[in-house]
Amino acid sequence: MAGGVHGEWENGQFMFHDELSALIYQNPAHGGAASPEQCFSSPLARFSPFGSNYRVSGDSAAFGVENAGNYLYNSKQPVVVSGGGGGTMTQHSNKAKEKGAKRQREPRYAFVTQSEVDHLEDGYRWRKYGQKAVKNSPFPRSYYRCTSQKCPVKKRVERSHQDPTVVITTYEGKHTHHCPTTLRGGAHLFAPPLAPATTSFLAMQQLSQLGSNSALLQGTSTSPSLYLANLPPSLQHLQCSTDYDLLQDLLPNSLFHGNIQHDM
DNA sequence: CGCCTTTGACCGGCGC
DNA sequence: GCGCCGGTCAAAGGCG
Repeated sequence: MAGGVHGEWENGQFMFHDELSALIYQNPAHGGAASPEQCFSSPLARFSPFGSNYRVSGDSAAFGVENAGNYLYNSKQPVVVSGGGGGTMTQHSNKAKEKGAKRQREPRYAFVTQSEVDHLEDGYRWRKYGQKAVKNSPFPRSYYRCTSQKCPVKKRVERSHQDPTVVITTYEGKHTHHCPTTLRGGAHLFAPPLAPATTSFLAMQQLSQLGSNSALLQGTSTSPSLYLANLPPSLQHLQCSTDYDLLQDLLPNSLFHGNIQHDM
């Protein structure tokens, strides 16, 4: 399916043109079982939440969702950065003022996308503010900030050294504005009307509606889980959860209550 | 001229 | 304390 995203936005939801699967994994520290390396090594999703200004190089594009304070992808293994502390804290230019007070990390969402292009269009405008070499990886990691005034959202983009065709985009924070209407290169065709994290969740809803061949959204009201039915047998043990409260916060109530299937 | 990327320096956290 | 590492800053330069 080389060529791009197979689907389009309709009434605030991403409508898929073809069968898809996705992997939403959970921080092992919170009981999840999946590792990013496993994600990369399997033919997972046929969906990308990003814009159309890139090419999908292979048969699939994969995405994942990272719930509050979860993975940093490192070259050797996923590193837990625990949303409330214990990991590397974001620095601030106001150093003196920040001294002694650990900053809380914003929730992060990691999208794993198979793409030849590192920086995927997502409808928002970003300014690159740094690039670092990643230990044990030939690919650098790029740091971007949303260019909208007072918008705190940042994202990191890096390529998996395990699978160089895979781009890992990690979003941090929530946009305080709507998706800009004027986009570079007219890449807004599939641009999500909401935050990327929300986009991913809309995709999850789509997944949940595709029946047993793709994914089932299950779980309790406080801990829904996504089970994958069309993963390779080696990966079918993966049970993935999402941060329900966070998603509820991100989504309009109508969407959140109207489209999610609760089997339990 | 404004916006963006590049890139080396710098800082704080953390492990040893 | 020291070195490593992730993350950020900011000056310089490129580009439309």
